[in-house]
Amino acid sequence: MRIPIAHPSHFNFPEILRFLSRSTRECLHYVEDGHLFKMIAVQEVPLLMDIRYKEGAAYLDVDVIKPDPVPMEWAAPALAAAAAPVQALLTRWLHLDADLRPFYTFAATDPVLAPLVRDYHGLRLVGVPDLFESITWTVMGQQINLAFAYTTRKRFIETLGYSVEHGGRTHYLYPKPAVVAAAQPELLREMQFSRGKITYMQNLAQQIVQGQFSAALVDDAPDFETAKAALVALKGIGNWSANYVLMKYARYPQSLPLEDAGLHQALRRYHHLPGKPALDEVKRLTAHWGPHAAYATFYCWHSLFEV
DNA sequence: GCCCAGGCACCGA
DNA sequence: TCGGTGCATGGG
Repeated sequence: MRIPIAHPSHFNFPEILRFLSRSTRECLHYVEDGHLFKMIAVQEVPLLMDIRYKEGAAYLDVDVIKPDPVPMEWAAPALAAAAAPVQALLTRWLHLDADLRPFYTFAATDPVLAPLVRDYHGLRLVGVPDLFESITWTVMGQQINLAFAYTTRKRFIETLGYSVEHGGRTHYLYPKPAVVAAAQPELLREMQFSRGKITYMQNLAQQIVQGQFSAALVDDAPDFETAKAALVALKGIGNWSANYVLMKYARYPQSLPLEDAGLHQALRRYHHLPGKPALDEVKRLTAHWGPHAAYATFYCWHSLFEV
């Protein structure tokens, strides 16, 4: 399959792979020799994507593999029907339909962002295409260091997710709401989630199972504020988490996770502040980002992985 | 040992 | 409305 990329001159696959390699505890995708592997579910059928990119091309090359031990005559129809969903998911995950020119024009005039867009030119804002995954991930990441957050996330996925062995690796699908809702809280506690986080995650899972919360509340929201209100109404979701989800899942360009420790660290470094900036100072330093806030934040985060 | 982590809800004034 | 506090635990 070939998945089209908008504005390929502003597409940097190696930099995207570098971003995707940021944690050794990642298990929802793997990067190896320029290949990106990720398992997805298309109408309940697990499919493994093998994604490559040839420098200069206007498309990604994707092989879709049926990793289960299923006879080929059964697998073929599933693969044939997968083309459109695979394209939609990859486009959404890697922001293949993005036009970075407005952001780059803006960033060129900003002393903080200008060096970042020069160094990471073509880096797309890698998203989280699943709402349940993006919300639970923000809960997991609250108030603890990122390495520990990834450790708990890995336990969560390995214990409650669906897995398939293929090519010497174990590929996982993120746990479904019904499985999380039905899990014993003690099991989640063993993964070292705090009791509060367990409550938040299971409440969300249960609300999704019972139909009280659904992606439609975010997807069909008429504007940013409405979508944000639907998220903040959930226990455990505050301004930071809502903005993270609006940035990585819903892809609102103005999303700005103001309370983010990584953002504070970047602002401190690039504005040469003596200490961690106060919230009103963060507001002041980012106010002009406007509709570029999501990309500006993402490039700031990416720059912290340099070192 | 101490302080900070990709925060948030809850509490009392 | 607002500041203080507990959460859980790893890493610097």
